[in-house]
Amino acid sequence: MLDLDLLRRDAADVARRLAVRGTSFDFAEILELDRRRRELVTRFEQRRGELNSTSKEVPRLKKSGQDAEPLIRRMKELGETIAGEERAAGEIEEKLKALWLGIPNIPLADVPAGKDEKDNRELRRWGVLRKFDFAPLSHDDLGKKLGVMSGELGVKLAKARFTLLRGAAARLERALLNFMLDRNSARGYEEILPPFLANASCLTGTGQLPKFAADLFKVENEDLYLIPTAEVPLTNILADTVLKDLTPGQPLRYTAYTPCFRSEAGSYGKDTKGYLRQHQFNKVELVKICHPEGSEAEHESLTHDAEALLQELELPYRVVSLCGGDLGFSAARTYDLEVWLPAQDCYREISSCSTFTDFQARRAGIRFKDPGGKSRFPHTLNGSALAVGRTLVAIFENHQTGDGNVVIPPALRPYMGGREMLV
RNA sequence: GGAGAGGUGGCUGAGCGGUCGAAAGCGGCGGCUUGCUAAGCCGUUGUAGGUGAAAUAUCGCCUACCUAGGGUUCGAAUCCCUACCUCUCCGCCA
Repeated sequence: MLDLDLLRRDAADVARRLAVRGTSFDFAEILELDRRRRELVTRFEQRRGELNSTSKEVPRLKKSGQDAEPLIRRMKELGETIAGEERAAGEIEEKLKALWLGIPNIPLADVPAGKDEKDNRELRRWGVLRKFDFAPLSHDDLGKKLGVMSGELGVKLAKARFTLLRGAAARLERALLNFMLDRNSARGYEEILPPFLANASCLTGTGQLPKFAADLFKVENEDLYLIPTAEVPLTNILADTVLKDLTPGQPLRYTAYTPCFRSEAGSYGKDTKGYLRQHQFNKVELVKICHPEGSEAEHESLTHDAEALLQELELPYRVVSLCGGDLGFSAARTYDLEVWLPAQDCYREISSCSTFTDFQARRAGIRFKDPGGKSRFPHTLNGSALAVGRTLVAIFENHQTGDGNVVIPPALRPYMGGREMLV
């Protein structure tokens, strides 16, 4: 949610900065609604003040034995007028809010212009791409061959885009998320185990609702949704609170493992094979809530925290800055970590590290007091560290051997009972 | 799931339908005092919106907020309904 004041002061500037996203915005209607709302509010609040003060006349009249009936009749009329105006203002406010909640965050100045992922800017690469002396199998084929990954059973038990892991793969997935949580905790993130369902208010706070309801799984007859990411519960821990002692360089940091549920509406035909795009996947998430000053540095360090995991797992990757057109609704800037997948011969997203500036904080009502006692909105950031399923995929593909086995990266061996090979 | 009780400001806790934004205590902040033991005394102490001035961090006025949303009433923290949440007992379950 943008600062409405920003819009009132210079809507043209906001529109210009939003244009980086590749869509144009017309704020005439929202500004007109805002103007009309304020006009109405001023009017009926004045009338209400009048009603309140004359209301106090009634007991006085009655006490002195006078007839209060004419006054009461007049006030009744006034009350009806006010109710009408209030209703009108409420309707306008609803329309205003609907439009307002639909405006995406303003990209930061260094976000590259562009339409889609082809326009993302590569920032750096890490690792050496392995030269195979055999044709590397896809994780999918390798998983089937080893009998540890079954799409068929996923379909049998749920539907398409669900996968069942068994044996060594199931254990590897568990090892990975333990590894990630341990490393993140060691870097100062508090480990959280949140509910895997969240209510509409939380999802509005982080920006999934109201616009992207189609991407979510909703529980029937309940105000509950399966979370699409741990970002939702983690960021909303502090919703509607005023933080004390939020100083630059001292962010609040959370990490959590959760499964993530996404309906992936509109992704038919994309990554239909294998374990890359699922309705349910495991992810370990990082969330920071920080003072607006220094939030740039927090974004960099959060990204580095995610990168550190890939490095320990010896998985080559690159970092790209998403262009305006590829940027998520709530994000002001996103760095994607893309891991190398040899069987696909390309880099694929494995982590997404974003800063939301004060966009989510305003929606979720997270505030802090500055030394002058004034209420301000902190910045929120988050990133995957990492998408566990895709990490498993990357390990399968990068660390496979010619005889159909997988080398466990040394950092992970303590989590795999010390074994060096998957099977 | 069944039966009952309850949700008041940072916390504890009062509050006959009418000067209640809300007593009191604690905590917090400011000041005074400083020798009877980090105590005593005095003062202060919410948030949001609108509006008018100062012309960004200041002040005045108005409005709203006693879980939320509706209702009754000239007027509601106070009465009614609904939702949510909490607690107790029973049942059930990991």
